[in-house]
Amino acid sequence: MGIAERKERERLEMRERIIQGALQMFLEEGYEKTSIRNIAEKIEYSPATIYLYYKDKDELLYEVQKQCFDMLAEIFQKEATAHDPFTRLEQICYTYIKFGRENAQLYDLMFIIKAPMNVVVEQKLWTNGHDAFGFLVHTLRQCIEQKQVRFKDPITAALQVWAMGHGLIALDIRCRIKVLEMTEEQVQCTIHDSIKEYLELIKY
Amino acid sequence: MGIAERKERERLEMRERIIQGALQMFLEEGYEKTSIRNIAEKIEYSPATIYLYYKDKDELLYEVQKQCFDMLAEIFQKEATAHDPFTRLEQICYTYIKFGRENAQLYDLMFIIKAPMNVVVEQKLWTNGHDAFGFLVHTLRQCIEQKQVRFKDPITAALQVWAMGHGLIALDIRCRIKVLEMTEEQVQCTIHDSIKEYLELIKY
DNA sequence: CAAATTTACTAAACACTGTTTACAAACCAA
DNA sequence: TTGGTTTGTAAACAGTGTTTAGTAAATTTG
Repeated sequence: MGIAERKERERLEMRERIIQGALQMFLEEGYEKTSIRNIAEKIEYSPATIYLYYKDKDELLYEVQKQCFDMLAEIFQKEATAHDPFTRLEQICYTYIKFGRENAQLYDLMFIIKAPMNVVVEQKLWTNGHDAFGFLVHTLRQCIEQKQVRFKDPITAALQVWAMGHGLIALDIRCRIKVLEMTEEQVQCTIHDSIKEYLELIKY
Repeated sequence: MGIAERKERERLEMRERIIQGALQMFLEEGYEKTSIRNIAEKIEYSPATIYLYYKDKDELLYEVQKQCFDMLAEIFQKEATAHDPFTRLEQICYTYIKFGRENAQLYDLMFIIKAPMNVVVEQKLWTNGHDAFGFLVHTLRQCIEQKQVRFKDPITAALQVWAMGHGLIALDIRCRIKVLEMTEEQVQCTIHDSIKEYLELIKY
């Protein structure tokens, strides 16, 4: 009875098609213009069809977010390869900043907008960001073991490093950095310097 | 001819009434449920009337944001009074974190959502955040002069401190901190520890 | 004071949004 | 082939920001 398998396969293909349409909309127009109707039009189906495959928009965005985190994990794996833990930490930070600035729309979905987190309630936990954060924690644990950083607890350390990176990117993406009254290049430079200075600060 | 003056006064009163209605909606329901229609209903006017006093929603939100920044500045003035610059820096940080966690909806409008920044384009600069940021820069300049912190440039320093604080609050408000798999109290504690540890880090 | 004009306001519409419902067509099993 | 399930959609509902046309009150003018 191969029909059930084929149907299941077709179902997954459709889910994938919807995700890719949504991802494309996000990349091209940003999250504000990514409506169910736009996604439906992009994949040449009616809006109602999307609701046969996803409970609501939040659930769809959650899956798109998962896709984005897979991309980030892949980039980390490619860019943060140093054997020395602290060097790897530096690679992680700069890669993160670069990813955020080059993929502002995706960064929005991953770390700023509330929507995809609505599916994560009560007991259910957020697994999308797990791998990337785990990689950071692991690297910081090695840094601590080898006494390369002024931290004691790898989790607290990871949160602090992450918050610093996210803070800089988020303030930039959401234009609050305009308070500095700088040109685009100056801002980019200042953000880079801030991370660099911070890494110097935590180094033993 | 006092009529013109009275009309101008009435106009300002109406603008104020709209802002207060919007602010109330923000405080009670958050920005997602703050629609022009809701604000209009709250102040007992038709939605169209709001457009006689504000060009669009972004312009209104910008004014509400200004009000929020005035509130923050007032709180800073009340809470960060220490004569010693570094102590004052600590007060600023803890006050900022406290404000963010206690007024998540306002924090959203001030630092996270894009809308109010749309009115700030090209030449026009963002004055809402000027005072609060200036206060931080001023404090850090004094810290640097008295060699209390491991920073050279007060602007870069201010950006870094701000980014750290904002990063922690933003990740919390937008639920990304769920990756830590902690209880609400643990999160609150970890955020506080992170700031504390960071302040230790930058102290000479 | 009465007429003309300007001002202040709103009902209704437009073009969107996420989502649901009722229905049609395709597919599969008997 | 009949009957039932699956798959997809048009249309509607309730909401959004915003604009337009029109009304009623306030003000100025003759």
